[in-house]
Amino acid sequence: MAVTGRPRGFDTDQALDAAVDVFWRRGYDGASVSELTAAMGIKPPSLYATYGDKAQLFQAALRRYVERNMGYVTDALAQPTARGVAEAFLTGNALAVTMPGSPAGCLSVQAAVATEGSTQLALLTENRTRIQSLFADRFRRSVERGDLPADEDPDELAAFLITVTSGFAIRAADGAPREVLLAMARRAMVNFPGEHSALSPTDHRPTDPKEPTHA
Amino acid sequence: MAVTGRPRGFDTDQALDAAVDVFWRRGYDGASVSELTAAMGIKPPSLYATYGDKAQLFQAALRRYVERNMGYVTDALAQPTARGVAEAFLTGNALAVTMPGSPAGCLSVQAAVATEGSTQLALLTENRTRIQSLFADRFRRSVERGDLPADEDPDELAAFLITVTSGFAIRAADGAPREVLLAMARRAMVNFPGEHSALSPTDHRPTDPKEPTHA
DNA sequence: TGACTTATGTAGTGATCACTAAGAAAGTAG
DNA sequence: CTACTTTCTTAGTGATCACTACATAAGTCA
Repeated sequence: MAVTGRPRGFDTDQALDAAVDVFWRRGYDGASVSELTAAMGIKPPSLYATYGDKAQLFQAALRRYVERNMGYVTDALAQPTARGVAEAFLTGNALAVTMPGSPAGCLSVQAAVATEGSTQLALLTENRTRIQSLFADRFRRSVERGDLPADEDPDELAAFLITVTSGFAIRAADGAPREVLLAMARRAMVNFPGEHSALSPTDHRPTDPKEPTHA
Repeated sequence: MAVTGRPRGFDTDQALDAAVDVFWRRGYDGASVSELTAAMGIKPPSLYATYGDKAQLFQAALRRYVERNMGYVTDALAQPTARGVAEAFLTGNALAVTMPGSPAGCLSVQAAVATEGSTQLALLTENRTRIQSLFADRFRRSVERGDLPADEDPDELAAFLITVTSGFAIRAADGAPREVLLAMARRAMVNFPGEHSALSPTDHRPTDPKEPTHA
């Protein structure tokens, strides 16, 4: 890019990783520029010259976080059956929000809380909504292929998954251990339509075939 | 108590309600003292003389919030069956976090802004943990009475409920409508052990925000 | 070499943060 | 009335916020 001028004295990707970590632990408002620059190993002018401002740095950090820490979403969407999709998503999320060496919880949830009226809140809500629609589309295809019963609502199933994983993020930040979240992932899967896999240890109880409460 | 001196020029409970609203919408760190005093209709010295400091005001606001907006917890715990407890809790929470006239979501979740290492974060985590243990104890009694299968883990069931409602809070703050959360409450109940009740799926409880619900 | 370009460190900017000193205001008690 | 107590308003405190002006450092190119 710049063929001339003083070369940059730090690695932009490495610094962005440090910013991700700070935003992850502290949220958007909680992460001060001085804390960010300290973690990134640079001074404020370098931050602003490279990334724009705090909001743009956060957006870059969020993109990088999605790339590096939410790969389980793509993996889940690629599963062959709707149940497999849901199972992989819940399990992958439970693992991701309790990953040793990373802050507990999810950057997207941690940073969103308590910033009403902020542009960043809209960004994060949009991120969750986008992921939810990816799952809804995936489940719609499953209905078309007969992989899901026709009376199941793909949007409701997707909303259920996003809601459960949002709860995982909160509970992980509260300190819930990984095995507790995994147990809840299994429990949440009990009522998910489709063939139950042989791995589910909560299948010792007969599950009612159909949702009995519907208007 | 003060029989002498200049009388206080504002209503402390009314001002506290205004503080609850600000903390609910903005979180702990996001709520500035100037925004709080503006909403409460008082000046900073009155705030500090009456409530101590911002942290103590928040704690008082949290207590008041629990009293006035989490009565559904007490109501749920009083239900005769374990399933009824879970059903009332999920439904009550779904209604509470989407109450017209109140901020969407839950103060306890919204305020837990990623202030890692903050005393307020510990307070809120503790609040959730305490509620979870109330449900766990309730389910333990159900197991003893045969109301729940003996192979069900009361702690896991309680954790499941808290996780789902934590997700409700996030999704409500994202703008999820009430009926979507109620649908997910019904779905989450499908895998809850016990006899399925003839629950009417649309519980038309009045949406009066002034309902006094403390035990 | 010296002109040019870009990045860097120093040292701030005004705004806002939580919080408070000081004294006037408003009540009761004698 | 004067004393006393408490709350009020005014006007700040130092600290930190996101952000930047400015000069210098460090590279390329003639």
